[in-house]
Amino acid sequence: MLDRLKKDIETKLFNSEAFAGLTLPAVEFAPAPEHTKADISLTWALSAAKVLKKNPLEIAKAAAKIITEVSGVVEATSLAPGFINLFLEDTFICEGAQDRRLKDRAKTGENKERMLIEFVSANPTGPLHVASGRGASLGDSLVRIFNAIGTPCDAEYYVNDSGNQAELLGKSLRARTLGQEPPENGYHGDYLVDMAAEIKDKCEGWTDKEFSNYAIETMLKLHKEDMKNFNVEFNRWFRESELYAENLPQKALDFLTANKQTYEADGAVWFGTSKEDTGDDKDRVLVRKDGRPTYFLADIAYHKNKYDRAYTKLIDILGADHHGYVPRMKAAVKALGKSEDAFLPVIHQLVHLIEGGEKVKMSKRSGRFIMLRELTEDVGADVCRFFFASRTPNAHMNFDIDLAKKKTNENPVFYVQYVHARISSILSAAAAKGLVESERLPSTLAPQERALLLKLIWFKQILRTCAKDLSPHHLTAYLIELASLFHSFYDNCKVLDDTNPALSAQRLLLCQRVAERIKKGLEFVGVSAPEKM
RNA sequence: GCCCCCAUAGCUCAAUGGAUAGAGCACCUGCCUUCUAAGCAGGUGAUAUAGGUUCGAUUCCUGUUGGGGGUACCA
Repeated sequence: MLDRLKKDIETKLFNSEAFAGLTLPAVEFAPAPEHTKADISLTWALSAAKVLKKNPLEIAKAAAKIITEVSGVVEATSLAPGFINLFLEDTFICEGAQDRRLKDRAKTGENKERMLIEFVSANPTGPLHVASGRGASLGDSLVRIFNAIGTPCDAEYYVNDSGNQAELLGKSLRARTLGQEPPENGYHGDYLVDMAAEIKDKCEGWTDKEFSNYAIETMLKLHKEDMKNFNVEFNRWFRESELYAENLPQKALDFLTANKQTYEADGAVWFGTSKEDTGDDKDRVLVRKDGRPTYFLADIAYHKNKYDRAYTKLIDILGADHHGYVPRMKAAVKALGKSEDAFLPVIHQLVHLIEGGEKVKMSKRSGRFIMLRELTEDVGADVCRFFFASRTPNAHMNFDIDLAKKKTNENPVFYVQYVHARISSILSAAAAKGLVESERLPSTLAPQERALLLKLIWFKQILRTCAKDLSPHHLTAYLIELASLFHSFYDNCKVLDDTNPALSAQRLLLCQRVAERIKKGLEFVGVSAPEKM
């Protein structure tokens, strides 16, 4: 709906006598600030002024006059230094609120983009911890949002089931079954003690490999459960061992070598990542002195495989502790012949857990950390998901465990969910009275109704912003604002009024529209929309 | 040392380079005979610091201070 208005305005503006034939910036909408009392704000005149080298206020004045003629607009006003404010017709707002399509038209049809987001990808050497929750929240929300707005997008989890750490895990588990401490660099967490107890009777004569396999499969099963409980879905759990089964690391190496991207030194095979102008500070080893491939080579093979599976754009969601990995992967993608925008790494900063006013250190090796499962069980998946989604990825996040455990209703997620519960309650009350919703929204809008409906119109735009910024935090902010407007409406406007069945039916429709958006929005964040609270 | 991220209200978070910096929680004052008070109305309260660019800076650039992370032939 806003798209249509934008287009109408551009058409009228760019064909007008004042602006025809000029190269002009595109029109962008923003919600108008409170004090202006307007609905939509444009800074178009300010940016046009730069291009045209003219007085912005003069441009705004001329443009406002033209925009006032656009259908749906009651009036456009200009304001120093060059703002244009739009006042919309109530009918336009109602029509907009009724338009529930989310798919970006520009992206349907001939658009062939296929996106793959890889996230979490934690080693199956221990339980998932809280930091994985942040990546999971971020990745899952983005997948849902991209699909909703018309960009096909899949979710994938990379399982490192090969290599040193897998071996070490097997050795650690064997040691535990013998009542011994794990090897020096092994895994000391209690979970292996528990696992050892479970297999005590059947593990006699197992090889290290069998111990390793058992431990990995068991951990992987737990990871899958954790993700399910966290409302996170993956299209595929891709195993590193699948790469080796098809000899893909070797093939990737051959590909790079054929393109003269590799060299030998000190008995190892190297990739010149630092020469690629990607910011890497040194070259990286692909094949060790002893002939074994590195993790990096396998990962190059994995990314090549993703492209070979016809994905056009890859998003990797990584924790800040892996940010140093990005330059070399960018270099690799370039060496694979892909453009820069075919690989988008998203780094999310670490989650700091605070308990008793102190930071809780997390360490996978020591086994002293807070598990995602623990947190989910304590505060609920809804609260966790909403909390993680609310923060922009590249900022640190503090998670106060005491607060989360004791006073969970301090979390804004309840404020949003409550809207859905309230509306559900109204809907069932209406059903009990035999009242059916109207086909149209109220013709004359109370201020609270108007503000609420106007907010609904922005929904699609918010999703696009999330997609552009690769973060769902705009959405949670929006949902809180929408919730606030509904609660205000609820207090001022009685929905079910026996003396006015027509208005009741219209407001019933309004409630349905709000509930739909709240539910949809929460769904993108991976949060439930309860009917009762 | 070098590289990356961050600093906004008492707390947790917002703000495509725009207008008088918004919310939730906490605190203070009112509001349940009425569709759920997990709510509403009102109040208190913030851009670490010094410069620069700009018509306009919380936002971009530089310095300073403070915090987090990274710097493997580990994954």
